[in-house]
Order: sequence, then structure tokens, then C-alpha cells
Amino acid sequence: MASQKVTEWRKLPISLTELCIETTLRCGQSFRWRKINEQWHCVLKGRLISLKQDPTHLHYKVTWPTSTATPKNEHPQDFEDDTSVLLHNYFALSHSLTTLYAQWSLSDANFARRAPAFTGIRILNQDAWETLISFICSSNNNISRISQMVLKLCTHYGPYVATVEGEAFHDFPGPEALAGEGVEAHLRELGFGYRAKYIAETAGCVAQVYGERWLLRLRNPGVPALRAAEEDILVKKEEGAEEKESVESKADLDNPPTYQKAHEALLTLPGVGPKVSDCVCLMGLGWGESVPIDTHVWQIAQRDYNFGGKGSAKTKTLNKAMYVAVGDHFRKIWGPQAGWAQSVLFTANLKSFSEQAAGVEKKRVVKVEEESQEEMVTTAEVVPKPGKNKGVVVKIEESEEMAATTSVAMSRKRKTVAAEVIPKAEPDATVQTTTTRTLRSSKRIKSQV
DNA sequence: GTGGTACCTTTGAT
DNA sequence: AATCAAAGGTACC
Repeated sequence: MASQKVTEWRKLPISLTELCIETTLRCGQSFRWRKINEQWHCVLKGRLISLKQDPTHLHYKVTWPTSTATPKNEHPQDFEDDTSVLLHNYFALSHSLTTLYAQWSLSDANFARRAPAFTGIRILNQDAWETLISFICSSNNNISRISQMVLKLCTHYGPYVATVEGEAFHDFPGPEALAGEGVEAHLRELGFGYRAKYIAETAGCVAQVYGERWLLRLRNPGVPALRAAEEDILVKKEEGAEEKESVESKADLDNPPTYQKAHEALLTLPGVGPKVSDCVCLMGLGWGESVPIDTHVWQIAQRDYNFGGKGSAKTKTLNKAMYVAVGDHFRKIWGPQAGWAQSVLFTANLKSFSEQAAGVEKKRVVKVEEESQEEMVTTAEVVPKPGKNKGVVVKIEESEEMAATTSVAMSRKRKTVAAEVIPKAEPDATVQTTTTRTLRSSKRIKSQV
């Protein structure tokens, strides 16, 4: 412990409206950041990162593990530069959040009303594998327990890195670590419930069938991976593999992934449905147009965007068609980074942030009171309602029509296929017929390995 | 092809 | 005190 290698504090210039770690790290994107003594800590890519923030800068220091005698550890100076790039990529700092908020506020009155209390919320560019497993854990669950479960995964299966104030920090375990024999039973003992099977089976698929590289190939090519060298590392790793692999690799260059393809591909994993797939696309693969529709966003869509209301009498519940319709609507009004805007409203809707929402809402009401009494009446209650929001009323007919066609396409893919077919990036024409998501077939895949 | 229901566990509300 | 719904859903019938 005394032999931990710790760098000095460094800083990146950034304003609180561009990034607010207090909100971004607590809003249910990443489940591993822990706050100790006013500093945030998390292991990313083998190193412990500690963060603190003031109005003008993000301060960070790095703690490297000592015992693991990788050659890199002998040159800590290389790592400091690496960490700066890592943080830049992790927080996706190439996007101007201020500009995005301004655009969303112009095109959406509801966003303009909610966002002022929740500035600085960014979508994190996280590791795809970690995002996948974390959000498999998230089903029918709450943020507090998800965080506990992810912590258990790390302490039981991930490599130890460092200790802060007596608390051990491990990195997130790789697919191989979670693909072992007794993992499912062990995770059940640890309180994972029915998710234990999903995690073990998905780990088996990724580690033994699809290959770890498969996940990286689903990334948005325009968004760099956490470490720029990540793809190269994986390519090198598998260079000695069979010829078939390299052929696939060439085919991929001709067929770059799209959001739709990535979404479909993830659906083949056990425990991954549309919502979890969208979370991985958005936060783990760099697809900004992905909009995960969970119970909260569905509530928002009904309350603030006229979904599931009088117009569409039948659909009170969120079915597959409605899932697509809601996402399409948000993409329409928010544009290519719709998933980023979604996370702002999502956070504003969380119970754990209700004070923050109420606080600014009160201030706003006072302001409005001076200007317009009529508006004041509608917003004085605890739950404000959309006032001048008629411009974004949903065109239900159009949405349902689109959803219907998509639904047919989605259902068509529910066919069992040989395991070898799945890992490949399919040609456009056959995308919908080459995937399966039945538990039986995923077991078959595992048993073939 | 849709819509309902079970699934693990914890927590907060009645 | 006991019971219940909800928690960033998915698989199966």
C-alpha cells in the first residue's frame, strides 16, 4: 500500500456547464465511481483515477498498481499523457455541451424548462464490455443496488489496483473472468438474482464465441475508443488466429457498423433487450443517436410529449412499436445527439435529484411570476406541466406506421442460426435474419465451444 | 404476431 | 408488522 505509485495533481481546463462530475457520475451511467473525502475515485484501464472539480478546472491524479510488473509501469511519465487522453475520451470532451444545450433548448420548450437546473451532464464514453454487463444488471433494478452488484463483480473477479482510505479498488473484470464454470451459481449467492445467468452466458458468448473484438467492431467509427490504441491491441492479439478471422476483418472495413447494426447485434446476447442494447450503444459504443427508453423516459414521454395519451388510446404500456416511436420522436426533435439530451431529462426526473429540480424550479417560478401570472399558475405545483409545448406534439400516426414496419423486421430475426454466423457483421440484406435471442440457442452456442 | 406474467432482491411506502 | 409496488427489463408462453 505504501508502495503505490501516485502522480501529482494535474488539471484540465473545463467549466461546470461543460462538465459537472457531481451530476454526471451519479446519474446512473457509470456505477463504479465512489466519492471519498470530496474526491471521486474509479479504476479505468488498469489505473486508479481520482477527480475533483472547481469552476474552471477538472483536477485529476493517477495511482498505478505496483505489483503487476508490466513493462509499461517502468515509465510512469508515458501514462500521465495517456491518462489525459483517456479522460478526454471518457468524458467525450470534443463535443461542446453548451452548444448542444442551446440547440436542444431552441427546438424543444420542455428541454429548455428542465435543463437549467441540470447543466454539465454529459454522456460518458465508457468501455463497451463494462457497459454491457452493468446494464444487464440494471434490469428491474435501482441505481443503488446496481452499483453494489458492479462492485461485487470487481472485487470478486477484477484485478486489484489500489486502496483509498481503506477501500479497495479493482478494475472491471474481463469477459474471460466472468465466463468460468461456477460463475452463475456464485453470482446468485452474491444476490444477483436471475441476472446471474444472463451475465455468465453473455460472458461466455463474448469470451468464447463472438470474441472480444466483436464488441469493438460495433463502435461508432467517428468516436475514439477509451484508449486510442485499443483496436490495435486487439488486432495484434488475434493476428495469429485463423485465416477466417482476417477475412472477416477485411469484410468489416467494407461494411462499417451503423447504430442499427450495433443495436441488432447486441440483441443476440442473453439478458439484452432493446433498452439495454441502447444503453450500450449510447454509453459504450459512441452512438449518440441511441435513446434508451426506460420506465423513466417513458413516463417523461407520456407526461411531457403526449405519448400514450388520448390520441393513441390502445397503447398504455410500452410495447415494441411504441419503444421505436418514442425514440424516433426524440431523434427528430433533438437530432444526432438525442441520447445526450435524453440523459439530461432522465436525470432531472430521478428521485435522487428531486431537490435539485425543485430548487431551481422554485427560483424559476418566482421569476416567471414577475412576468406572467398565467404561466405561474401552471408551474407552481410540484410537478410542472408543459406550457408552450404545442410545437412538439407527437404525430402519432406517422410514428405508429414506422414502428409497425420496424416491428415486423424485428420479429423476423427470431430464428435459430448456427453459432458461426452470429459473430460476423452481416451484409445489409440479411441483417434481420441472422440473429437470435432465445436462451436455448445461446446455450447451444455455449455448448458448442 | 401481440400482450401478459414470472423472474431475484432490496427498499420505501401504506 | 405485514404487505406491496417499484426499481434505468427480458424471456417466455
